[in-house]
Amino acid sequence: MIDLELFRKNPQIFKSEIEKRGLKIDISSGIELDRKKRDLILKIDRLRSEKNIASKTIPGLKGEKKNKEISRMKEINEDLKKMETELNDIENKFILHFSAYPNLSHVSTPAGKDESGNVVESYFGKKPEFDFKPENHIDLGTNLDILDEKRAAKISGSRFVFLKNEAVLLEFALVRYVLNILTDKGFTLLLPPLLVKEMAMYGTGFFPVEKTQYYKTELDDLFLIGTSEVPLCGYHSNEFLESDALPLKYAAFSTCFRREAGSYGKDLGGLFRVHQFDKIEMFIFAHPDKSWEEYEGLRDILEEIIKGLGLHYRIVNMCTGDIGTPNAKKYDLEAWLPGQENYRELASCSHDTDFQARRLNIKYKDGKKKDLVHTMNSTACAVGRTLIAIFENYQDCNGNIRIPEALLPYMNGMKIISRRKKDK
RNA sequence: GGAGAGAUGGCUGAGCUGGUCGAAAGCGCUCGACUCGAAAUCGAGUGUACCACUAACAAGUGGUACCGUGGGUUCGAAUCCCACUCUCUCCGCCA
Repeated sequence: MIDLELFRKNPQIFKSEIEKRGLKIDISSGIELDRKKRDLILKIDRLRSEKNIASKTIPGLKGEKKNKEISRMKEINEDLKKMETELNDIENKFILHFSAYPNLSHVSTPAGKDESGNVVESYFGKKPEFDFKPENHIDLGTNLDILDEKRAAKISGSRFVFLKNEAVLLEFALVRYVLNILTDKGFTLLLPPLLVKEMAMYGTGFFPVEKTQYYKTELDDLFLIGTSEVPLCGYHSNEFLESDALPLKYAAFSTCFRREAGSYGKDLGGLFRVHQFDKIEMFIFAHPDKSWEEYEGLRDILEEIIKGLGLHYRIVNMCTGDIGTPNAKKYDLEAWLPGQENYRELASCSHDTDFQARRLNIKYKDGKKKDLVHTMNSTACAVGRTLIAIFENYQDCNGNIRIPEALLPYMNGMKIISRRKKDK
């Protein structure tokens, strides 16, 4: 949610933000709604005030006077009822309208209407060289019998997979590797609920805009999370945080669920775009004065994790047209996938300033001063996609996959996943 | 799933035969006094959101709403009625 006080003072800021992002929102109807709402609140408050005064004098009255006053209050109540219904109607429109407004983007976020406006900011490492034609992760995984999408399709449909054999061990090795780093960095580890109430989805900014992307349970009005950002962000909702305690840093491992509605044939097959995947997410509640510093540090941690796996990647500064509604700024980390001969998104790191905090009412207290905190989040490791990167970058000419050095301590001596099940 | 109890301000906890209740009391916290300093003691203060006016890089005054959530009854509800949510206890079931 945007800062409405700022909107009143200077709606032009929001108009130009909306344009920068290529959105279509008519701010004049926002101004109109806001004005109507406030006029009505003023009228209603005055009537209520009158009522309150009367209800204090009525007990002291008697007979005729009392009855007169009571019937006058009855009339006021009728007027009030009409106005309250009207206000309710306006408020619904108001919320619907303003919840579509994007956060204000940071000065360092490049302007651009779509992904063509994104700016590559840095590269790490270099492309691995192969003296054979590298395979994609689907062929590699299927041949090694560590990935099975056919059978997954049989029971769950498309965009589901079984991880099998060594891939399962590799997933947990990856998780251990990442959790160790995050523990060292002072993150509090969480295993969050995967089902959440609608309010949590709204507060994090995923609703109402992306509502069709998520699964809903039929009997209980709960939603399957698409990322643990949702329970992490909601963790401190409606709380005052002590400013001394900031920044609060959390990391959660969770399975994530996405309907991928509208992506049709995009990235079909394999692990890249699936309805269900595991992810470790980092989340920070920070003091507004320190949050941008903290944000760069968050990206550093993400890079450290991926660097440690020996992967070649680039950092992309996403433009206004390509970042999410709650984001003021967003970096994507794109890893090189030899099987696709392309950089693909492995992780993203977003700064949401006070946008989520306003919806979820998360504030800090610093002596007398009270204000909204800033929130930011970053993937620490999207397990499925990282496995893809490992499969493709660590393959050899026999279709085997070496275990990255950083994961060796967690693999019980296994150094390579070999093609022994080739012909089965 | 069955039976019961409960949800009040930062916390504990009164009020719940409807009317100075935004809400007693205690604790905590803040400021002040005492003290070389501290503890103890004494005094004062101590919720949030929204609206209006004044004023403005901070605040003041007035008003409205909020006693789990949403409705209802009433001139008037923390107090009565309905629905829902959550928590706890016991039973059942279960990884």
